[in-house]
Amino acid sequence: MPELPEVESYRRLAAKAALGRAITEVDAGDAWYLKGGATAEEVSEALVGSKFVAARRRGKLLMLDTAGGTTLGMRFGMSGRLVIDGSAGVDQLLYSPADDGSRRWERFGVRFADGGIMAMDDPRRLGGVELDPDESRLGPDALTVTAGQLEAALAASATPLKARLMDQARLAGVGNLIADEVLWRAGLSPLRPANSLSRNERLRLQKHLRSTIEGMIGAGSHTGKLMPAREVGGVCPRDGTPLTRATVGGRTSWWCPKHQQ
DNA sequence: ATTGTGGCCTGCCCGC
DNA sequence: TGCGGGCAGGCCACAA
Repeated sequence: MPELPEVESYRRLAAKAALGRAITEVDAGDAWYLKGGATAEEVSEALVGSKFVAARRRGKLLMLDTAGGTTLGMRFGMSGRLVIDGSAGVDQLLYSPADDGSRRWERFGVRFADGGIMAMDDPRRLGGVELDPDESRLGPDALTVTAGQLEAALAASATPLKARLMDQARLAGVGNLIADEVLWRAGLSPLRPANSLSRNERLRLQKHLRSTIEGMIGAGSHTGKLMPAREVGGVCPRDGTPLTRATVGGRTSWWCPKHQQ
């Protein structure tokens, strides 16, 4: 998915354009896209005749609360977008086909009484929707995590720091690109044991988490300073050192072997 | 329980 | 021009 910044853009779009509108129809024809055992009938029953009253986000999970009490949970996988009345929450997603204006990647949709539509586009179909998602499975949101919460998330585990940061149950919202960017800015190796950080290093990490994600909201997760160098032959934008590429936490990772210790 | 791995699904890009 | 391989911002089931 899009990472946290994109989902925050979707949340803002939904808050502005989806709340208070009477829902008349649900298009959940793609059964694969329904998660948590929900059926198209159950989703229709929960939404039709109701309306959304709040748009919330925790990590990369978008939640739309209905007047009836049921919450619609939306996950965007790696290529999902939210579109309301033809207006997308973000312009373009990396690693996703360009928007050609067609609706062939529409996996889920809600029609409003005024004729408008809220839809999820997801070419790769790795996202999904579910009813009443279990928020307790997610750690504190990466944008607003406190120093104490970050300490708890990293404590008592020698697993690589990057893997821990991307563990949604410990800290919600950090994906592969943001993890690399934040560690690069904080000067920390992704391989560092999570529980080996000093207090100062943790505070540095927390500061960069917030500032990096804040700066990416509206701009996109692909706008980091490290991003252009994440390629074969790429060098550190800070000191010119050839970047190291390796799999950490199951994901392709790039970092500067010189200033990230 | 925690941690790492494979796989899911689809489309694009590169090299032959 | 066609084709195979590799890759992709995520997540879940599974095994050790």
